[in-house]
Amino acid sequence: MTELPKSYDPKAAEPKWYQWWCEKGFFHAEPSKGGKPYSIVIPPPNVTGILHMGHALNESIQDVLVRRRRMQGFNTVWVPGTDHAGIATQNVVERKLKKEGKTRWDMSREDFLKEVWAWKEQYGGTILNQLRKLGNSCDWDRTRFTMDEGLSRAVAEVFCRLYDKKLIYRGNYIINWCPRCCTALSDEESEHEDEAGHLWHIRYPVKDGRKNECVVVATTRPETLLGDTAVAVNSRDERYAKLKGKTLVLPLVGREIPVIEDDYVDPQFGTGAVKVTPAHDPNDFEMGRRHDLPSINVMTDDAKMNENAGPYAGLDRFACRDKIVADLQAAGLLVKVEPHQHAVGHCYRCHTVVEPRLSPQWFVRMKPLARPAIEALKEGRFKFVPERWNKVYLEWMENIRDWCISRQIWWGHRIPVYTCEAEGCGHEWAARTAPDRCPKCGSEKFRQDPDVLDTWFSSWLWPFSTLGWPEQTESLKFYYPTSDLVTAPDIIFFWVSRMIMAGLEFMGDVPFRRVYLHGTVRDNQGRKMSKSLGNSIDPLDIIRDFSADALRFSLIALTATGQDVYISKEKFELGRNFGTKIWNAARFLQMNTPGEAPDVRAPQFDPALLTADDQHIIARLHRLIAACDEHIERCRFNDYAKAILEFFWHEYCDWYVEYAKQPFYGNDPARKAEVLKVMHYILSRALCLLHPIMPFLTEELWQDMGYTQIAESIVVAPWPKALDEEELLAQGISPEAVAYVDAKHATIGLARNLRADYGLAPAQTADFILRPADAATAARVSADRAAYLPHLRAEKFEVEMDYAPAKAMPSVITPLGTLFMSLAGHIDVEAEKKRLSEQLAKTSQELENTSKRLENVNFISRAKPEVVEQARARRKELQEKRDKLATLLESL
RNA sequence: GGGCGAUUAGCUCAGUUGGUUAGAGCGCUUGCUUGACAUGCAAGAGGUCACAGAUUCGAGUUCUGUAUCGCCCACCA
Repeated sequence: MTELPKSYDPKAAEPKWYQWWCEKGFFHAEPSKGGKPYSIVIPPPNVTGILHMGHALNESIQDVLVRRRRMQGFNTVWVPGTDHAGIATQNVVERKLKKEGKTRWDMSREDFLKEVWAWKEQYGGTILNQLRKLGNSCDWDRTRFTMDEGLSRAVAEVFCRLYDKKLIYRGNYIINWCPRCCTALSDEESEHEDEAGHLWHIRYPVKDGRKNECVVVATTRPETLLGDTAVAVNSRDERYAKLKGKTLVLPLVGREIPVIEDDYVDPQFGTGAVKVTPAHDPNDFEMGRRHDLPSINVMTDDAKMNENAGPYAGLDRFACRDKIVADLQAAGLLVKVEPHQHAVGHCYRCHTVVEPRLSPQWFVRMKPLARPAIEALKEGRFKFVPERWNKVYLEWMENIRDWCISRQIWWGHRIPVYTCEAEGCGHEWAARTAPDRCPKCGSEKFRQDPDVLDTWFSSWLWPFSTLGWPEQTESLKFYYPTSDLVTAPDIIFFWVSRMIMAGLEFMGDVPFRRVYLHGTVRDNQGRKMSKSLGNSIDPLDIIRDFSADALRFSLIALTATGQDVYISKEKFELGRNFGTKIWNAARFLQMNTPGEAPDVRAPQFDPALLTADDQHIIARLHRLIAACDEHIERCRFNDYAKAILEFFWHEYCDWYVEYAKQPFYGNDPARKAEVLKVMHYILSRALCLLHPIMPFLTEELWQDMGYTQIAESIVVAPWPKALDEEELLAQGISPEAVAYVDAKHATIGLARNLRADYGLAPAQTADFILRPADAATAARVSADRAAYLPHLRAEKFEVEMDYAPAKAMPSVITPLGTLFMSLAGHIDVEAEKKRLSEQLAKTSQELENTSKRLENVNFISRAKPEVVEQARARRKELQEKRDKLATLLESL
């Protein structure tokens, strides 16, 4: 056993143990080692990411699950990696280029990609190194990246399979377009926010109509008027019956457009007449198809007005909006402007207002993929924790829309579709590897689609692509489906749902058996932690100022299942203080252990030497083990953390360690040896239970305390097994003894209350006499008398079956019987009598005054109610004080 | 517009199938350099469990409604 320094130094211990664990290969898993598999794939952080509290919580939970399973002997793997984060990463590199005065358009696609790869090589590992600081037991040998060779092969394979099954198609549809990133986005990538906008009412004159004959339409985006190709009304709307078949003249433009009838139009909203812009609105697009209308795109890629906008060409969309409104006003065509709340889509990467826009893109047909994913949940093939996410998942799945997967950026997996450019061929095909000729005509003249795939198109394959798919590797066979997925609910649509669909489609089974969705980490005002708000707490700062263990423990202890967690820096004191407590408890034990630690592998206790207190703490340990198992199984990680704290601090330290001081400082070597055996047993097992949350501190103590006799490292130590009552009894641990100690602790607590009630200073000794409830208790307590003395701060503690006090004595009824307190023999009785008498007289006088005041009708009626209330409280207080003083005086 | 979550001590939150006296941490009050630990020990104050009904012998817990806050989803221009 190593002598422990006065305080623990996490800064030295954490890197040391982490490096050692990695060198020893404890985190590396191979199917060939056999056993039952337990697997988790990490939600891959973006390569652009830096560690934040959300990661810290997410990773800590996964590490708890993984470390416990490993200790339980499962063949455990935790696959780490990063996501190439298409748009996000491209943006980062483009910003870097901008600082150098360049844009990607100044260079070739190849050169730009070289820049991105160079950036990735330099910074892409940052987040993974930060994860190591948390103590995560990932199998780093298996680290993957969504753009590495194997995963790219998986992407191409999946694309081709879906393409060949006609589940991927290209089409011209309205998509969400980010004019800043210059790319299409999926519906999920467009974040809707309510904004205060306007509803402009615009007059559309009727062609060849009477003077001023017109239709008034309402719109929130007047600039799209330039692309209008009709005005629609509801066929049942009487007001517009006479407009049937008429033609309108588009304001400012002069183009002639028809009036159409479509039941999509709600007569109740706006004016009941809708301008139809098929190229810039999804509903209008649908109407356009129904009525065979032309689509006129009036904007460029970066949301400026294009040549179709006539005189407005070149203007930014919002500048154009202003100008159109002004021009309409000048022409007398603007009827009115109403304020209007409506949801506006924003790019999830750069927050620019998304423009709905007609554009040729690639899509995945989702309905056929969703059906099995719905069934899988209903059949219980996987489950969500907490269960309430079932509904969210099903709602989305049942209303799923096709997934726009093409992005007009360069960083990502390029769409593996080729088009033959040979004269008269034009064949289009998808290929897993770069082709050298057209499979139809043999021409070598062909081109690849310029777009890349949505970054989530590689993420949705993560649980099997990281295990080697499309190769049928041993790892894939052994570890798939994975056991648990731990993530935050904000990517349930982006990622979780799609992984389930992909798993079922390509592997024929769900990707994981259970999804635990934890809460969001917020600041103490309930705001999401974000860089821009400046309210984030950097986990690395917490690790520096406290420790990784303190960070992990605090986060887990404070997060109830699936609830959001509110964090401020002080909260991490919880974990730090607990760590210190554990350190000191171990140090105390080490200081009192002569030589090496006793055999803790499978200690056999001597029933003859085992006291009730020994039995009690061992029984409690086993209750704790059972509780830990139950809490972890049910994802109640906060209860798990708090159960250990409660046991270790308040049962082991507050009671058992205090109790152990008697044998330690006494002179019964057999007793001392037995207590040491118990304490090392308890500590070694408690460290195991705590290890998944506080890996570093527990390893440090495991080594220093010499528990390596059990296992080389606590990482691979066996997880304790809870013994039931019968098994405990076989070890000499009886429920009666345990119940007795509970009663003893309650009794000591009540005795302390008694001391405090009568104002005894801690240094003030007193005698206690117990009149036990029955003979059995009498025998038990008599044998144990000495153990009570330090807790009671007493010199004498007597047990008397028929104790009848000669005079009134302070007493309390306890689970063991009635407990009397006596000061006789501990104080100068005469002096104390005098002092108490004086105090009693003073108190009685004040009580009398207060009582009189309260009997005074004037006082009651005229004083403020709170003053009267105060007086009543004071009277009660004085009555109690007087009674106590009287009892104490009488007892002397 | 639809859905979900929250509302319990000064603050932040637990409270697992309904069951004596509703818990914890922090903060606060009082007292302690008690031979591991002041990052500690002992004692204490503090709650009409958001509101209104209903079910029940019994409700913080179940049901209905209301209010406030937060989140998610949504193609009414």
